[in-house]
Order: sequence, then structure tokens, then C-alpha cells
Amino acid sequence: MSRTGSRTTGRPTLAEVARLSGVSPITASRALRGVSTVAPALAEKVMAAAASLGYIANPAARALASARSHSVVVLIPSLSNQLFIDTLEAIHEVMRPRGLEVLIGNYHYDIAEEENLIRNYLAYQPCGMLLTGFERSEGSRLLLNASQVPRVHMMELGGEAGALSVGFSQFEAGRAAARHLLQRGRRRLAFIAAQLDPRVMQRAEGFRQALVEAGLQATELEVLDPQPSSIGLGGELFSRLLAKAPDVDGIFFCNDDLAQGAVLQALREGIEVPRRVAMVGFNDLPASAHMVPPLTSIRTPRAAVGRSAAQALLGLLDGKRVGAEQQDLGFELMVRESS
Amino acid sequence: MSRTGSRTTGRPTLAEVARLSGVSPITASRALRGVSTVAPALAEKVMAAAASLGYIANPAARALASARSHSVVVLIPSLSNQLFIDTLEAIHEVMRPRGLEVLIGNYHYDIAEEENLIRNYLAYQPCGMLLTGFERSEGSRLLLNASQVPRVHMMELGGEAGALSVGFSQFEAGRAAARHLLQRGRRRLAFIAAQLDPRVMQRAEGFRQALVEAGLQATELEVLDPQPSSIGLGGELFSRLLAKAPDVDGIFFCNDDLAQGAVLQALREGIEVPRRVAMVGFNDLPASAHMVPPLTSIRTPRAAVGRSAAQALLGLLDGKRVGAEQQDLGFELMVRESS
DNA sequence: GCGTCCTGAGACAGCGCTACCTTAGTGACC
DNA sequence: GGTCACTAAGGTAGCGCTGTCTCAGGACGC
Repeated sequence: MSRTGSRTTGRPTLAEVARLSGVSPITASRALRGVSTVAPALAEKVMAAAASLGYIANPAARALASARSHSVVVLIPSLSNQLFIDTLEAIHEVMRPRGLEVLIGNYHYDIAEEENLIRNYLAYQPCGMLLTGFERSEGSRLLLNASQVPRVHMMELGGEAGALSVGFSQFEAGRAAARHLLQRGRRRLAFIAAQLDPRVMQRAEGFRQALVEAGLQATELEVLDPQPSSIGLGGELFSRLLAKAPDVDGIFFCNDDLAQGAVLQALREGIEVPRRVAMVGFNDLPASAHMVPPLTSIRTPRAAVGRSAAQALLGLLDGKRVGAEQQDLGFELMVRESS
Repeated sequence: MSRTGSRTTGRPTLAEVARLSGVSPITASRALRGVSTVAPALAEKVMAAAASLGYIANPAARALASARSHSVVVLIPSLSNQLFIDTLEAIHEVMRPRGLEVLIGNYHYDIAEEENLIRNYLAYQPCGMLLTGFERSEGSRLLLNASQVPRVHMMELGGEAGALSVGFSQFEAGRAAARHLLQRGRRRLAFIAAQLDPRVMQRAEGFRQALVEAGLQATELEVLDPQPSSIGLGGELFSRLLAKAPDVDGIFFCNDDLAQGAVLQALREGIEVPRRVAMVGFNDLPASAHMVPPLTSIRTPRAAVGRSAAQALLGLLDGKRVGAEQQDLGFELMVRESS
């Protein structure tokens, strides 16, 4: 069989399964989809026939006929952050056993790129979408609303009425970091943030709020850099901050890689952590517990967010909209030697 | 018109584009696909009509009619390794501008899971596949050969005759690590490996070979652990090795995260690097240059592998099989203070 | 002037599946 | 006993595209 020019796939089709099991194609279709109106005995016969032929439904034909695919689109702002990898992995674990394909779109923290991805992925007629947070372009919003595709938002809570979200309060996480440092007796508190996506800004806001409550706000100790977060940048921003404000005694880093870079930079410069300056990171990436000294960090439930968001979406697909609109999975302060 | 719209997508169709531009649907189809037999003037009219309607071709209908989709399947053994993230990103950069969807399959270093993924993804009638290395199950091999889907292998070189591969010699990389340590005057050389996938074993083999050539082979200094590679494991294996063989003066780690863990462990234990023991990592992950001391590592062309593999696949799809069967992109030893 | 080639355009017929409607068969109910 | 739900199966007709064949018309050669 030559590949080019052949219009058929060469794979077994539903019609063959039907013939082999002695039923009509439509009954075979229903049996394989688990539609309840098929007698158990027949269904079993169809399953057996399908298995013996190695039949796998053609997703293109299926999508065309039913005007919806068995794909779920996940849009995330970055792949280079371990955070989203863990979330993705958990989503896969929920979706694959249900026969749902996961299409991953990385929009590189660019809402215009996200809009393009949405436009393109909607052509695939996904049965659901998992989105990161709530900030998006007006065009994206229009596309999503017009499409009526069920969706769940991840990582942040809130959003417009009726929106399902699974995550935790980024604001409270930032506040918790500040409170911890205050509890440790630190008074000149700084925060260092990069990337400056909405979630980072919410954490920063929470941190600020705690300082205001303690009467210790110090806007001159806020370092906000729009560059992507990285270990190198963390070291750099840390050095710069210390040069500018040598009396800083506690720092909250809005991402763990920044904090890791700072810990390493402190080692190089002989700055004692936490004696001279305490450090708190965010996300509790695997490396943080192994830093010297081990890094205090806020552990975020990234796998759980993926899992719960996927399950919430499955609930929407099944029509049974279970649970609260906002699922707060919380976070955990992992206190280690850096603070 | 049927009563319910549930079978239709609600999106503009090719027929509407054709109507608006005053040509037949098939001509519109050809114009939008860039088939050359359409007069430029007509083609332009069709493009304009499509743009004004916001037309996006229905991939399901397209795949069904032509028995092949516009998807490319990429199978990788892990997502938690930054290595493959960079490769994936590069693949996306080549494929997306060509209108090709990238389907990512993570088989978690499990060739049985890979076989399942292949079986499922073949149902999507991908126009091409990018595979990692050459080790796979017999079932996978049969499926791939039966499917005739064009494919390119990444990361390793070689494979059966006619196979296209883009990567570098893992063996030579391991050998280069050993030679570097020998050049530095180290004589009691160990290697520490985890995960033990085929590429790790090839690097180990190259390392061994260099030691044999130098008459310094020491099988008692080989640490092979099947667990997934991680920072924590690196520190652990390093401590264990040093307890068992205190005279070790150089170590090659088959993955950078192992090496990073070891550097940090050495810091904690007060073991001087490189004075007492020199260290060389593999992959040159972003964090390695920021370790204390900065880690010597072998930089692998992971983004270039993705890019070139994607381009080689595009070449296959266009029928012009360009370049060599094996594209060796080499590697680079990044010498830093740890050795 | 006639046949041949070539080119650009269209007609037609599905690709493999499922939504929708219809039909046979079952028991429930008055 | 007849009507009425109600269920389980099948028939029919597409979903929105594209491969293949066909055809009109111009260029070209003898």
C-alpha cells in the first residue's frame, strides 16, 4: 500500500467491528462509547470484537461527526518553570484514563500569544479548557465566551461570577511570607520579584499588606524586575539590593529560583544567611531544600491544582457541577534554616 | 437547515469562503493550502474572503478527508528534566509557523508506556513523529513500521539503516568528561549515574573507555542507581561514594542535577571542590554555572537538536530528504571551577 | 485544421463516525 | 385487549473537508 494517495487509513473501522460482532455500526458505536441503551451482552460482544481487531476509534471522524473532540486544551504561561510541569503531569494523570487528549499551549506570559493559541485551539473543538489565572485579552474573553467551551481556571481564585477556579490565595501566600519574617524578628523587609505576572503581583501585594499592618512598610525595599525569573537574576538582584540597602534583614523572593540564586550569591560573597539576612522563597521547588542553608519556602499545591482542576472540568463535562466555584487548596510554609 | 445546530460547529466553513469569493469549494481549499494550480488572482481573493470571515480550517474534517492530520507527535521520556523542555520549545518554534500541531507524549522512561502512546497517537494520523533515541519495545517497532509515518530520532546517533537521527555522541561526551579530568591530573576517577536510560549508559561507556585507554579503570568507583536523577540523590550518592572510597579525586556525574546535589553536599560537609575532588556534570543546566563553585559541565545542544530534528522532519514531509542520515551536533565542555 | 498536450477550474464522492429519527418489541395500565 | 409509554436496536444522513476524475480552453506542432 502506498501511503500517498490512499484515502483510507488502513486501520480497522467501526464498520468492521460491527460486522464481526453482528450488529449495526451505530450499535457498535454506542457500545464502545458506553452508552447505556445497549444490552450488556451485545456490548460485551462488541468490545471483544474491537479488542480482537485492535480497533481504535478515529478521533478525526469522531470529532467531525459530533462537532466536538475528545481533547482538553491546557494553556500555561511557561514550560520552563517546574511549577507548571507538575501541574501538567497531574492533569494528564486524570485525563488520559478517561480517553481525553491533553493539548498543551504555552503562551510565554504573553496574552496576545494566548489569544492566538485560543483561536487556533478552538478549531479543534476541545471538550474543555484549563486556563491559568484570569488575566487575558479582551479578544480572548470574547472567543472563549462565544465558544461556550467548559473551562476551569487554575492557580488563582476569584474571577467573574460563575467561573470555576482551583488554586490558592496568592495574596495570602505573600502575606504569610512577611508574617513569618516578622515573627523571626526581622524589621527591614524587602521583596524581590521578577517576571511580574499577575500572580507575582498578588503575592507582592500580600507581602506589602502585612508590612503595612505592622507599620513597617518600606517601598524603597521593593525590587521589581520584568525579566524572566532565573537563578542568575536572583543573585544579581540580591547583590544590587544589598548594596543599596545594607540594613536589609529579611527578603521574600517571589520565586524559588530567585531565592536559590540569592542563597548561592550570599555564599560566594560570604554573607551569612540567615544571621545577617533571612530569606524566604516561593513554590518550594525540589532544589530549595538542598540549598546551603536549606531554603525556607512556601510550598504550593501545584500537582493538586492540576488534579482538582482536571476533575472539576470532568464534572462540568458530565453535567454534574460539583463542589464550590472556588476551590482553595491552600499553601504550606516550609520553614528551613534560611530564615 | 436542520433544526438543531448541535451537529455543526457554528464556525465559518470552507463552503462559505468559497461562496464569498465566488469560486468552488475545492478551489478555495486549494487556494488556502497553497496548491500551485490556482491562479494568483483567485488565490488572493480566497485568502481575503477567508480572512474577512475569520475562517480557520476544521482540522478534524481535514484529517478525515485526507487520512492524515497536521499534527506531529513528539515522544519524550520525561518532562521534569529541563533538557527536554528546551528541545520541545525549539520543536514548537519550527512547527507552529508551518501550521503543525505538536502532540507531546511523555512516557516516563517506560517503553511499555511508550508503546501505548504510539498506539494511541497513531490513531491521530500524525504526519510525522519525533522520537527519543532508539531503544523501544518490539511492539512499538512493529507499530511504527506498519504506520509508515515519517520519523526522526533525537539525542542519539545511529539506529537501523535509513533512520534519520539528530543528536550527538553520548559515548564521546562521556569520554570527553573523563579526558578532561585526566588532563587535570586526576587519577582516581568515579562516575555516578542515575536513571540509567540508554543515553546515560552510553555516556558511562564512553567514560569507562577513556579510563581503559589511560590504564586507570576502576569498576569499584562506578555508582549506578536506577532511581530518577535528582539533586537529593546526587548528594546522597556522593556521600556514599566518598565514604566507600575516600581517595576519589574526580567524579563525572551523568546528569547535572546529580552534580549540583553533590556540590551542595560537599559544601555542607566542608569537602573542598575541586581541591580534594573535582566534579564534572552533564547537560549544563542553567543552575550549574551558579553553583559554588561553578560546575564544569558538558553543554548539550538540546534546543538545536529539537530545531534540527523538526526541520529534518519537515524535509521528509516535503519529500526532499536533505542532509545526512545522522546529524551530529556535537557538545561543548564548559570548564568552570569545579574541576 | 486537427489532434495533442498542458493548465486551471469544477463535479463528485467519499473519509469514519455519530445525531437524529424511526421501528420493532416489551411490559404496564386502564 | 388495546393503548400507551418505554426500551433497544437500526436506517439515514450528514459533519467539513480533500483525492480523484473530468472538462473547458488555450498553446503548440505537423
